[in-house]
Amino acid sequence: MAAEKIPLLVLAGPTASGKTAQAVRLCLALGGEVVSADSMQVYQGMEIATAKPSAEETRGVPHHLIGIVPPSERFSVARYAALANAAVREIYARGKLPVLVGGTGLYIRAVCENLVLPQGEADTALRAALTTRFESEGGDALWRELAALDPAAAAKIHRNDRKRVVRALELCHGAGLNLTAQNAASRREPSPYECYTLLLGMDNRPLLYNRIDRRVEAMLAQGLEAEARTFLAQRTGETAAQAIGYKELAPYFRGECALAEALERLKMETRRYAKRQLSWFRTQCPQGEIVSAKDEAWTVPEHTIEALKRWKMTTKRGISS
RNA sequence: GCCUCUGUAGCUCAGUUGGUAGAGCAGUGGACUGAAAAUCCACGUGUCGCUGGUUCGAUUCCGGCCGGAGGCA
Repeated sequence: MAAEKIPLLVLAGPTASGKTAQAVRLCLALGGEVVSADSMQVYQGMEIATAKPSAEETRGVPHHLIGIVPPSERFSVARYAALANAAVREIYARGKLPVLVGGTGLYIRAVCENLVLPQGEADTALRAALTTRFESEGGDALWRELAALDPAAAAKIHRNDRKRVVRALELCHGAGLNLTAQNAASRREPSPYECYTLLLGMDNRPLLYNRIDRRVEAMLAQGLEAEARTFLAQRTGETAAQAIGYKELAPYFRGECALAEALERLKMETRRYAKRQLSWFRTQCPQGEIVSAKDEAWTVPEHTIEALKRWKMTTKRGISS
C-alpha cells in the first residue's frame, strides 16, 4: 500500500531567467499556486531589488512565502522548509497544484528532498564567538578542532570556508547532534512529494547575461535608488543585508564612485550569482527537464504543459482546475 | 614642431641585468543541510604595438614607423 504522494511542480532557474512569467502561465493552465523558493523575496519591502512579482504579473495567481518576515529578522533554511511544507500541503488540500518556484537551490532541496531540519533557535552567541575566533586564530586552527570532533564534516569542508567551519563547530559545541549526525538524521523521512522539475535559463549564457543587464536597468527605472537608500538607512538583519542590489550602490551614495560604475558592479555581481545558481542546478538536487531558450526567453512549450496536465491527473485524488 | 614618459592576458599593471612572461580583477568550472542573493575551492599561451638592425638567440638593447599621456614652444 503505497502512501499517497503529493504532486509538486518545481520551476527552478537562475535570476532573470523568466521564472515569474512561466510560473504564472503554468498555474493558470494547471490550477496551481506558487510557493516561492527565494531567500530574499521572503522579506518585506525590497520589492524592486528582489524582482518580486507585481500584481499585474501574478494575474490573480496566489503567491506564498513572499514578504513574510521583516528584513530586521534573521531567516534560515529550517524556517523556510517548515513554512514551505505547510504551504504545499495546504494548497494541495484545497485541490490546487503546488508549484515551487525559485532560484535558491538549498531551499528547493530542503523541500524536494524533505530534509527534516531540527526546529528551534540557533545559538547565535556561540556562532558569534566562533566567528570571532575564526578571524583571530585563523581558519586552520578551527578546522583542526573540527577535524578532531567531527572528522567526516571536516573532510568535506575547506578550512577557509568560514561559514561552514563555524557552523559545523557550532553543532559540535552545542547540545544536539554534530553536523554529520544531523545530516544523516535529516534524511530519515522519505519525501511525501512527487516532483516534476523544469529548469529555465540553463542553455544560453549570453542571453541570460543580457537579460540580467536589462533587468538591472529596468530596476533603476523603477526606483531602485530610492529603495536602496531606504533599505540601507534601516536596521537590517544579517541575512537580508546580503541581498544583491543595495550594498552595491553604497559606494555611489557615499560619493566614492559614479552611478554608472555602481550599476556595472551590480550587473557583475548578479551575473556571478547566476553562475553559482547554474552550478547548483546543473549538479545538485533538482535534476529536471531543461527548457531551452527560444526568442530571447525560456518559455515552457505547449506540449510540456499538456504533459503536465496528464501528470497531474495521475495522482489518486486528482486536482481540480 | 621639439622633449619626456608610455604601448605585455578581456581590464589595471609587474617582469625578463638578452634564453619567448606573471599578479590582481574579470571570466570559466566546481563545492554547497540552520547566513545560501551567502561562503568557499580550482583554473593563467598572450603575434610582450608594427618593422628593420645587433646577436647563436630580442618581448628585453639600438633605429624607424604607428598609437596613448604629459611638458615646452
